[in-house]
Amino acid sequence: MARYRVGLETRERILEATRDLLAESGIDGITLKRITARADVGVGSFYNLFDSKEAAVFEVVRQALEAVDPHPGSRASAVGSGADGDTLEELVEAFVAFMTGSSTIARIYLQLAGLGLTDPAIAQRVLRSHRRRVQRFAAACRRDDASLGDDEAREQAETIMAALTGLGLTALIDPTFDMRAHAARLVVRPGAGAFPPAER
Amino acid sequence: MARYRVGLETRERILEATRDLLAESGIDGITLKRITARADVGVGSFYNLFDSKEAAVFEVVRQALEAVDPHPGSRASAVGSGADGDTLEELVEAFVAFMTGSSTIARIYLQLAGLGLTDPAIAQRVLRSHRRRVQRFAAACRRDDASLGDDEAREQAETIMAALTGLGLTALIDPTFDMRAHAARLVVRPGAGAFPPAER
DNA sequence: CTCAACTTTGAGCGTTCGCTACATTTTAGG
DNA sequence: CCTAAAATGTAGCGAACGCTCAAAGTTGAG
Repeated sequence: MARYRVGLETRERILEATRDLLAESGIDGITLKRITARADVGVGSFYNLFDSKEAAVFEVVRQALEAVDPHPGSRASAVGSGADGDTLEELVEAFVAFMTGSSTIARIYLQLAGLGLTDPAIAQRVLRSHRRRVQRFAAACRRDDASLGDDEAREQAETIMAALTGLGLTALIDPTFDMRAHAARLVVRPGAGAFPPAER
Repeated sequence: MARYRVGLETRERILEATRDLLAESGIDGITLKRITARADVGVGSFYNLFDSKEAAVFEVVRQALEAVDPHPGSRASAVGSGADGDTLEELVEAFVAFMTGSSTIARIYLQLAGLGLTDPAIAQRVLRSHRRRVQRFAAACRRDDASLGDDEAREQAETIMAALTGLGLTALIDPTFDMRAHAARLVVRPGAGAFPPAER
């Protein structure tokens, strides 16, 4: 679609504007007018580069999902350095860093999860990304504790991932929430006592 | 506003329609036309009973938040039987039941949390409700383990609440996710080993 | 430089949104 | 009954939405 240099630059400006607006105002607060205004681009230019508003949003979302959980072989990775030998601790730290660091993409990712509650198509996309991450966590679990079975490791990883997502959501809503500390409390050494429950 | 019997009934029908649509299509998928169509009511009737579309949505949301975390003294309660002597285990079970049982209100609640990512006003409302629940959980933590300090108990409660929210979100997006089992893994006896980490 | 391909622009189309005005019908206390 | 208040349905308003299009400007290989 875009073949000249200026066209590609404009395309990037539009994607950046879309990404910022998505993080700021959410997916329903985004309009063509706001996108083109922020990108300083005419409506016609937009439609010269994207088939529809949806297409631009979709591309941003795709990049956001990619950032959370890059496909094997991909270059940069926000969550997990890419190597497949990470420990559980490192994976958790990477996830925490992603959530508390690049809050723009993290916000988009969590909004997507929320939209999955009502849109099955989005739910499927989010789930796919989620499960890839669970697999990586499960592998780390097994590596940390060789006595773990495949199923046990996956279940543990699922619990951790879901819980971490909740921690991230809380952290982005409540600025005073120390996600790193809470994440640490989530994954503890055996015998140290995870949660209180007392003797009953 | 509504004073006759029929008027009150119509009001209830509208609220029910709004609640269902909110759970099904999300807050941006909701339109006046859809509400009035599903409630089988004319637009005029709607505006005779509500000041605006927002007002109806707000009322539904208010009821949803009330259901998750009723004010002290309130009647029915979806999360926690109302008594203030619940154990942590009971509170967790109540939360799980709320999330996996009445998924309509649970969906609305989680959507709200997602909207809090972009709307500070919504974030404040959600946070208020969230913190009330944390207090209740913290009290239960102290009850379970008397050696816990106030701050420790609150921090533990915060971790549990945030994690449980994530579990609920995952459960509503992924029907195969067994929230009850994962919640049980989240809150374990000390020494049993919460999560793998192995000896490192 | 030439010129075809690419890019940009903004008026404006059709649609849908939330909402209003108003005429009509239904309700229920006297 | 009667009648004022309440409830209802409809036509349509202004605004905002996503998007199209024809005309004008810009780019860069030959």
